[in-house]
Amino acid sequence: MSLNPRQLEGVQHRGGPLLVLAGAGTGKTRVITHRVASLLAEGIPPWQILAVTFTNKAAQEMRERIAVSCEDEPSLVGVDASRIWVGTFHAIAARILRRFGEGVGLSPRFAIYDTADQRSLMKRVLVSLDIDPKQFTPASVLGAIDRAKNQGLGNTLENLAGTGLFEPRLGAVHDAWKRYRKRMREADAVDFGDLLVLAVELLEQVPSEGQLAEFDPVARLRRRFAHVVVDEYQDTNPVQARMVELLCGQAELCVVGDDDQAIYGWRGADVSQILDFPESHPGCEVIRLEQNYRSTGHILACADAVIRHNAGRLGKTLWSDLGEGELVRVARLDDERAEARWVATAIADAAMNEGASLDEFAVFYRTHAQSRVFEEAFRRFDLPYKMVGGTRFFDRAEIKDLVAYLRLLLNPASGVDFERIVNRPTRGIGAKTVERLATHALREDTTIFEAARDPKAAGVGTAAARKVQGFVAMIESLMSELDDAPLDELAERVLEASGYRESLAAQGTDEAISRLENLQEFIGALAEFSREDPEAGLAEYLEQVSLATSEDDAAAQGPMLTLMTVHSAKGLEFERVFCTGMEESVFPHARSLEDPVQMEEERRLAYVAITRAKRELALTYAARRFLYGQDHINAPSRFVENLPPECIELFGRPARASGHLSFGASSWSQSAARPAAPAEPSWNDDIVYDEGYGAGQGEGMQLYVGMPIRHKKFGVGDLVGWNGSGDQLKVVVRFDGIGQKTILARFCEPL
DNA sequence: CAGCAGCCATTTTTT
DNA sequence: ATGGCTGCTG
Repeated sequence: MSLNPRQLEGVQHRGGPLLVLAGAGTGKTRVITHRVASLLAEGIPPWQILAVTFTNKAAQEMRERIAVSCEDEPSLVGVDASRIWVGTFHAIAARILRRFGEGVGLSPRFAIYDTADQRSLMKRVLVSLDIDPKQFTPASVLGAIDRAKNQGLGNTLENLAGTGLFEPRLGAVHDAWKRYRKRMREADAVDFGDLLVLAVELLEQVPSEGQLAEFDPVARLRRRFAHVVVDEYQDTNPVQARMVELLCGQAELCVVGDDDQAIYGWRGADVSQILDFPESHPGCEVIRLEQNYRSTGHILACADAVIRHNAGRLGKTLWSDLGEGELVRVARLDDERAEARWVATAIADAAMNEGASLDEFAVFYRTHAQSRVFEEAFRRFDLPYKMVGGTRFFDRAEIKDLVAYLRLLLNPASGVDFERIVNRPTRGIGAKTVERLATHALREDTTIFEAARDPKAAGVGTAAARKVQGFVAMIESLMSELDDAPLDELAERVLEASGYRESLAAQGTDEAISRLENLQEFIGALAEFSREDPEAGLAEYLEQVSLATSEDDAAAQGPMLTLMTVHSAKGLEFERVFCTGMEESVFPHARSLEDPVQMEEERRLAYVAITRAKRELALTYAARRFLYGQDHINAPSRFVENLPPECIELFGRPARASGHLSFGASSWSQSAARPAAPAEPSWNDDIVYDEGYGAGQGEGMQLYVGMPIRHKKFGVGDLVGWNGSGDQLKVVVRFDGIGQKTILARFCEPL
């Protein structure tokens, strides 16, 4: 497929700033990759090109696609595309700081603290400042600080006074920030926000003139790039935008984005960045991409119906020549479990009757809290799934422990890591002892690890001191192995020498065994990493760990359906999409209900969700939902109400007494499966999706998906579906460990 | 000092 | 419903 004229313009435009306004599914990524390939073809050296993406995954994908473009193009043979700088803002900042970080007080081995690390440090800070942790949680203070950082506000009272971020106790939070920053520097550590702020600080330090500038490495970095491309520009925050400008220098800047897909306002992103781009960049060319190659007509119509309620957009009208396609399904279910069953049934049905691969399906939800019910349903239905985000692999306690060990070996100054593992497994070094070491370190202006070398000086008792010394000796002995051992072997040594593995093995519980397995998996990943990149040290790997977003690891075995939040769906596309939890207070989220600005972001989020779908789209909502330990009765989402009636078909049982939905006289079908397709095995039209009510009676028996069924030989299983009637009624039942069986109903009994 | 029970607040989205 | 934290007990 060749590029359309507009796309071609985006690829070929040269000589000035360029803004590509690319609607969803209009081939934005193609423009970027072709643009890069075309630059290379013109003889621009790869190392003079910088491409900034929003996620690590997107960076990965871009690298691959550029590589493919290069293979296609004979003139690009021999060009080493891997020398192009491709990465997220954070990854690029980290790369710069590793190299030149001395200028802002960082060693090349600085640690990157994740959210949990930050919180534990901030908690200590707040305690030490006597700030009531009830009024100010570490999370909220860190949140405010991060927002300030993202706005590019320095840590001064004047800067912060007007923002309202730190009300009502500006002074206290300001102090907390100062102390937090001090501790971070002492630990040779940065957080995500610091990566950006410090990179900008560093780049701004460049001597502005004189011969010195010729040789200043940072100044050379600023002159290095000839072309800079930024993806998802609508989601950049002011600091990121500043970073782009600094790195860009005299280079040509091309930014790509869609104001309708700005969904990171809560993280400090500022849409006005993209809206004002033409004014702030004189001579800027603006190109609009409006032909959608992804979705069929009904889906696009729904997307447009939702997004057009927003004010203050640049306004684009997407069109497609893919035809109208299937109607968008809207299903009302009684509760969240029925919702999950409906989705699972629809997927199982399409997989069975249409030969759909599970890779084609994605299930979206607004918040992670909604994922569990789906996981349960998919397990019951034997539908393999992968979940993006959520409790991440790297968030597991045992992985964090091992990483903390490795990080401490690399950077003994890291207090958070020291405190995390000094008594893990328990080795008799309690809170009191750690406290003494910490205070002593503070007084002596040194690190806690240094203090631990001489525990008696810190007032630690004899017995405890012996244990501390034992710990220090163990760490130091491991440190001496740092250089020669491959990473995975080092990790093995840590588990061995620390007694960590032994301690878990001794517990022998399911929990402990699963932890051991996770550790093994982690070490496997380490081994693979060392194999792929033998030059890379621990620092590089930990970098990837710190910046890793999703489980890029799970090198998928067999097709799986995907389960994720709408946020993590950004930039992706799927043949068939389910948007779930379409209820007021869920999506749009309760916290956005009162604020028109936030509501517009929710609407954009809904737009993003809808436009991920290529061929099929279903939106589901539950009349009653059990969430956060409570039942909630929510009206259908306003976004559902916005959908054009002629583009949708309704499923599920209409609300009884008080109708929630005002779709007029539309007819409701009760099947998740399409009524057509009499292919084998066909699904009964009378499936009732909620227990208790409804009257799906086959010979006096009330059937519903998921109901327990007993069979003499196979035992008890779950009902998956049925067909036929009377004597010929057959039920499809899934038995644990046996699999799915189709049986004549008279040989079974319901429980 | 370690382990456990009960109490409390929390519960959007992510680099 | 879940998880983190406090305070108590062995």
